[in-house]
Amino acid sequence: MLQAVEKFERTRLSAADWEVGALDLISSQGVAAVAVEALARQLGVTKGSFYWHFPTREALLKAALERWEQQDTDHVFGQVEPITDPRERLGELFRRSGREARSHVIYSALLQALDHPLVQPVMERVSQRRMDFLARAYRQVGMDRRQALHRARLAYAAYVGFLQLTLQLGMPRLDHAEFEAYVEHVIATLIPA
Amino acid sequence: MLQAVEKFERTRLSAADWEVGALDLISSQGVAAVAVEALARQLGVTKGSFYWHFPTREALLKAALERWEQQDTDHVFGQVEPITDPRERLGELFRRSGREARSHVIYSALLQALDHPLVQPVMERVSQRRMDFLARAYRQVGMDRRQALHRARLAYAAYVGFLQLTLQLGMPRLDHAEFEAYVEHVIATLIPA
DNA sequence: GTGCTACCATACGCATGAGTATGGTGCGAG
DNA sequence: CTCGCACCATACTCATGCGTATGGTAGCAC
Repeated sequence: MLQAVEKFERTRLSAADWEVGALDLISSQGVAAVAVEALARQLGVTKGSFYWHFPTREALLKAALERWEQQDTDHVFGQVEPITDPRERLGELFRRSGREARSHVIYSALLQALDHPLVQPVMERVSQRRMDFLARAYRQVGMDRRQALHRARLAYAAYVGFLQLTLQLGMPRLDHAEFEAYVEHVIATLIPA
Repeated sequence: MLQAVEKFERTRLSAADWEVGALDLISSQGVAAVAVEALARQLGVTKGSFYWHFPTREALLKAALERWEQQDTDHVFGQVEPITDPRERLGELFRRSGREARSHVIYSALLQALDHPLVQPVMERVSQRRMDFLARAYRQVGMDRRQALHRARLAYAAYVGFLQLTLQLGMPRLDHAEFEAYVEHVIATLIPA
């Protein structure tokens, strides 16, 4: 009972609190919205606090991105990794990618900030890992090396574009049923029989 | 010989000059880089000039976006529209979309600025038009309405994601030959036989 | 209980970029 | 030829947001 930390019963803050706060801001308003005064207000303190924990805003971004990359590396793909059949594994991956789109909102927000020098390398690593995962699965399905790489590239591009079109653009606002049908169409098209 | 306007023999400017200058900046450094003082420097004048032609920065953005939307509406898709066979039309469209990626650099830059209230509606219209074009072609190939819409969505998402991964992210830097092979793979996968 | 230190507030400086005020100049109409 | 307007320069104001300087308080060590 040292820590009965409910939402607003703030005690002293730690660097980690600022990092998750930054990630919250990123997912809700994008990387550009991570301003130290705004973030301080949201945490119930002032900037005087911030500059004790971090030397600069860039340092906060760096730490927040490292935290996200860490917890993301095994989250999405770790869930479906135990599935042995590669076709079933890919299908479940595709279905999950849409089902809880909330989980991908940070990735989408970071896609919008690829011009930022701190964001770019992180996204490069994460995207590469994900595409490697796809390529391995496609190889297990029976594709040769080149085919698997191309299909992984295509599938991942479709994923990235889908996030862009739905989360960032308002796009067609397809309802639940139509969305399910779309995912099944994607599965039928991008996963060989 | 009234107009021997070489690159740097500047005479007086018109609003159109500012608009194309803004589009240049967008394609090279993104929407956020459209600052009036920077743009004025690039045009060889000062901001005093700008505020004669436009009441505000937003007005310039609005005009530049309208100009782009106008000249884009029939540029990309108008080229391949005369092709009668729908399969061939789609294939040529896909091939062109990668061949001169320079043409799509503005679209990609605008994708990075979907949070901007002026950019969002423009991109919504342009993207919708393009997806409609795809859906019509897929219908002519023999797909039913739902299938065609889903496939159009998928193909366009792949296009958007591809732009994001190559132009914004540094992604795999595939050389010319490998890129051609990728496009052919996409054609084989997304265009039914 | 006293003092040190971790955490935070207050009040600055300073750079950037939008927008304003005002005065100057070249060019076409008359 | 001259005059007015279209176009532009100069010199400000003002808001935002990063970073700094410095002083205050709460809680644990001893």
